[in-house]
Amino acid sequence: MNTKLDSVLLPRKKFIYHYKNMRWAKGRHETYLCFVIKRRVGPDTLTFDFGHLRNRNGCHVELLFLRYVGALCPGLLGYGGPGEKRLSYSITWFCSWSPCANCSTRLSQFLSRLPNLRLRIFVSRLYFCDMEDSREREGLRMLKNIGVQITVMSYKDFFYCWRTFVACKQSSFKAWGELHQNSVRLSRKLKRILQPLETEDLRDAFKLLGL
DNA sequence: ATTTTCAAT
Repeated sequence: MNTKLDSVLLPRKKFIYHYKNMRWAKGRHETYLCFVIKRRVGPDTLTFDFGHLRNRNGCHVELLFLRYVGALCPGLLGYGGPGEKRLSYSITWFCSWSPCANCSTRLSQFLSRLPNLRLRIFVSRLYFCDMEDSREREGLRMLKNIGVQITVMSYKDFFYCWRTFVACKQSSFKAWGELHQNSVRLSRKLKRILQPLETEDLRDAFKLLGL
């Protein structure tokens, strides 16, 4: 009956396949972004909208989201009128991959012009973050520096997504075997990535000294 | 031990 709501929700299999935080996520040529948008009115926040997107036509899902964000958040961008009061929003998104270097840059540029928008990013897996000097790592630090909270998804986040974005029809979320281990491992990795560079240098120095 | 990554064919 309610086909609109059905189309807003993600099929179970699709969610599991794309959000599984396994070490070797083979063949996933799509990235999903589940979002919750809240309006901030004084100290209160009101849930305003939610849904999901995936990358299309060579456009990364984060940039696709930026394309829609004005329509999703009325009054966020404003029309540049004198003394115009822009509305404040908080967006939380859950992405199957962390953003690539280019998306991080574009997001940072976008957000630095919008102090009335807060963004929290949860990620299932880290995208191209293996090399110490990868541009993706740099991009994540850039986002952190402009105030974006980036967190690796843990059980409670998958659980929340399952309840919120998945057509789960009463079926409860069943964690895959390695969920917790993988989440802890990726979380440590992200923590190391987001540490200020000085600390990283210090670590390298210790390594050189064999300590 | 090694494996993959918002395709391209």
